Amino acid sequence: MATRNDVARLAGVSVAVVSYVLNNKSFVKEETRRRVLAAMEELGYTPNLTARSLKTRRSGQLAVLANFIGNPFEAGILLHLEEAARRQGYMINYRSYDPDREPELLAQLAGRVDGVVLLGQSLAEETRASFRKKGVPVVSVMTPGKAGALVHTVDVDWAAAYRQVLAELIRLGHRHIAYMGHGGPSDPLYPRMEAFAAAVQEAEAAAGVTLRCDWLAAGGRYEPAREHLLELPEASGFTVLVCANDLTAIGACSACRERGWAVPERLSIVSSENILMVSETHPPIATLDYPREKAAYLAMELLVRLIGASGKKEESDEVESSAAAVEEIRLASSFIPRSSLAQAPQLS
Amino acid sequence: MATRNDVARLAGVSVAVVSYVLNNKSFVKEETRRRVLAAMEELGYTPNLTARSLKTRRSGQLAVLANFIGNPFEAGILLHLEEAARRQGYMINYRSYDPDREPELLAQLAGRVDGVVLLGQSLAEETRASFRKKGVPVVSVMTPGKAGALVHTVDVDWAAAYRQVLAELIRLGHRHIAYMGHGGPSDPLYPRMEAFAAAVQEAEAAAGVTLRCDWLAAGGRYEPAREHLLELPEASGFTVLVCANDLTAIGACSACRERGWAVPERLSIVSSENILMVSETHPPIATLDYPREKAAYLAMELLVRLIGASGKKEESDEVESSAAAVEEIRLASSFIPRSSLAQAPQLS
DNA sequence: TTGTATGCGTTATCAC
DNA sequence: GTGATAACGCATACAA
Repeated sequence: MATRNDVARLAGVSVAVVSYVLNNKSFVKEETRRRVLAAMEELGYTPNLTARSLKTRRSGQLAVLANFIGNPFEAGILLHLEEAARRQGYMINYRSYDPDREPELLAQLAGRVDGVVLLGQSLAEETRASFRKKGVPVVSVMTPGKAGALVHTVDVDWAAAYRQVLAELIRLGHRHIAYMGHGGPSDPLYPRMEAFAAAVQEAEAAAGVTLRCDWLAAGGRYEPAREHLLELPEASGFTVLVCANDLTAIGACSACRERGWAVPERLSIVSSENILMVSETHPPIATLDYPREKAAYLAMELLVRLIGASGKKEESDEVESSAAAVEEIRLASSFIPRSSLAQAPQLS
Repeated sequence: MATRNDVARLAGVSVAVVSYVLNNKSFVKEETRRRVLAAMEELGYTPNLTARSLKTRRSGQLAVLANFIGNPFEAGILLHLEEAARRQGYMINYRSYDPDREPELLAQLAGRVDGVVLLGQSLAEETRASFRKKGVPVVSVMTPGKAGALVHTVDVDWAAAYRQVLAELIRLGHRHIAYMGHGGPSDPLYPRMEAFAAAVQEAEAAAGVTLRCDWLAAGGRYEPAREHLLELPEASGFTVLVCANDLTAIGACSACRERGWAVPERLSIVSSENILMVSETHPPIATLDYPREKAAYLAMELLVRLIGASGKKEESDEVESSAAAVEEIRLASSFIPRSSLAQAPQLS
């Protein structure tokens, strides 16, 4: 609980000098510096960061608003976000985000965080505007769902990724595909589904085939996916199931076991993230690989850059200037074949 | 960026009144209150929490020092810790903890967090003392490893839990057991191993049998566990492998597949946490169930209580008074049988 | 019921 | 080189 005053008194200098020493000002006499450092040591002094924040208007803290950290995919990104933030000198304020409590959000973050990372979340336009007004930049890892405000985004280039997948599926003779993903337009998995739909069109044109697609709703978690597949009529004719995320795929895999649908003999399964888990299921699940570390680092780099910029101009333009265009960083994703994906069965 | 001054001016009152309204003081005249609220609304005012913290010496923030959030087990606890914290009005400052950077820790957390949760981590005695001196309580979820300082702890009663497991193993005819866990005395898995060793003694006495135990080092992650098992001589005679955590068990399971050791026909596997993943492997892994939500809530409750208490006395006794005894909350864990555990094979 | 004044621990701008 | 001193935005004892 020693304060800068105590240090100053003990060292026999003024408070200002203590600050100078702390901030490594070069003009302090060497002997004075030593006295001050000794005093700090003796008192176990550590500067109060709250007070510093108040004065400097920089907290060195960032908020991460996550969707569901129970999903190892998100946890992995959080892990790397924290690493990246730490290297840049920031601390992470982790919160699971609940749209119903979004109004509280601003109040709880106000003057406390220098920037915000959305992790699979959408922000209401109103909230986004408030952050903007307060000069708090927002970056999203994963494209926000339909209802969300437009913010800077880092995500996989899903259209390109799914083109790879579709080429492979077509090569293996699959013509009737099911895609299982989002639980609604505001779901962070919604954009993946849209990208898949677009990729289907392109793939048909490119390969000169016609594909049939069933769209199954799930919501990105294990249990809903499993139940959805259990309730499906036996006769659904798709030969491959593409899942928007890995938890969904694992749930689907489990349902197949319960129904006695052999994977991949009767039904192939393909997923989209590559968490550790999907290589340990039976059978291991073929999947796209989401470059989580890269995404996290790029997002953090962008955010820090924006924070620096927002500090510079400070109220330069109140309008949504065209210069403040929304950045979209798209990452490549590679496809990892595993035994859950095989030749399409010959259906009678 | 509106401040309390702006609100006061606009509402035609003094700054104090704005504070009164903000803090719901009942003595403010109803009409005045309305005027103030209207002014706040109009200006989009939100109180600066940094300034408030400086004044009240309460940040409303807690640090969570995690070991490895990539492990869904820890991520799950973090999830519930955040929920619990939020309900109590606290925010979570998540950091992955690196012993090498422990000296920085204090400086980075000083005057910034009201309490600390260790998630599978050990704190050096020196650091713990500093936190104590600053009145920042520390609670650990999971017992810290051997090298760690003694802090308040919430964890499963491992001895009791493993007694259940051992009774079951003995019933199934297993007499030669391998336990795979920690990567050293400071590993958060070390106490589990110790508890297992103690439970073995008790189980032998209770059942009137003699058990042989092999102790394998792994370190709690997937890959080391897998590699360790791959390097084991073929002739290791244990019939069941008990793993200190689930990632280890999954790695072991993978290694068994590679070596062609049938689970459970040739080797049974039992684990200790029950993350989603272990029910989806092939075969599903029998495991103890770690009550993560309960542990998180109890830890948070304890921490908040300690924060309240530390606010009360404030420098009451500088000595390590006997009243400040270290609390140890022990939770029951139930055993979940799955097909990775079966009768011991008859070895020739 | 409301206003004035002080201080929380910093940083930063001046003088000296 | 160093020392006063004014903010930063808020809470609160005390006065009115």
